[in-house]
Amino acid sequence: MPEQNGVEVCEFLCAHESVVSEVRAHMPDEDTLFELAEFYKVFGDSTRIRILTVLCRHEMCVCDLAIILSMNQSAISHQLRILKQARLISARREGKQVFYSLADDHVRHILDTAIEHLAER
Amino acid sequence: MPEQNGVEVCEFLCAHESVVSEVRAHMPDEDTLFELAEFYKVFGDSTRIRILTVLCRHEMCVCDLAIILSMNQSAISHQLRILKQARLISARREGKQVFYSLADDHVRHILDTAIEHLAER
DNA sequence: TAAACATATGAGCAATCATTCATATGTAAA
DNA sequence: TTTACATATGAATGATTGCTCATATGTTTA
Repeated sequence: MPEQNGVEVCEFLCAHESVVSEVRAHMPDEDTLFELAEFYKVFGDSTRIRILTVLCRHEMCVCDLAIILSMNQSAISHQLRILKQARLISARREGKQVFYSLADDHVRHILDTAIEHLAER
Repeated sequence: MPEQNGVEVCEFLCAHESVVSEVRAHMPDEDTLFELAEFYKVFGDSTRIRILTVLCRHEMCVCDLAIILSMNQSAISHQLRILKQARLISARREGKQVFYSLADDHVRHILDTAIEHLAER
């Protein structure tokens, strides 16, 4: 590109103006796309994926999750907080323990969709 | 937890052994879960999400993408490489320009699923 | 009420990553 | 075969993030 600072130069040289303006007109708003990325970011960590996979099968207390994933309790708790803030899981206290489970079946579906996609490659 | 280094202590105190072993027996292998997380990681960035959203609508050369997203060419190229390595997009050269497009409709479906989920909250 | 247990959380650190800058590669026109 | 254009890429950098450690909070039992 002739100039790095500023896209104007390129705009007049190679832009396909009709396509650009057509696409621009139909772009979802920035906030939606940002949220979407944030949403995926939560799935983009193998510890969290493993937690979700476990919870797909059974509700689970923090301690059991730590055992199953061979990680310490603190690390698990931190990740559970992120998953909970993203409303992917919910918590239920029973005495000293807190049991976590999937927030809804939608999460299961989202995971299944991706697994399917990977399998097809 | 009485001890942070080593999960053994907790295992004998609070583990729900039958659930733990049942879940352990059905866990997908580590590699699959790692791949799954890596796959989501690609979607977990708003620049890449914006690129995919544009390509959902129309194939596009690098320069036009830079204009639409108001980013410089280099940044776009770097992200395109990541999307291509993840096989989410494919490239087609036409003279000096390279046109990128969605690799397949599965990508569209994956994005739609997440958008739906976010809308339902 | 004190002690033990289960979980949550703040601070610090190491690793990862998105962007920028400079420059290389590939293609077409002069 | 220069020159200009379009894209790709390596290195550097600032920001983000996952984990650890220490400790706080919440709950039950003695």
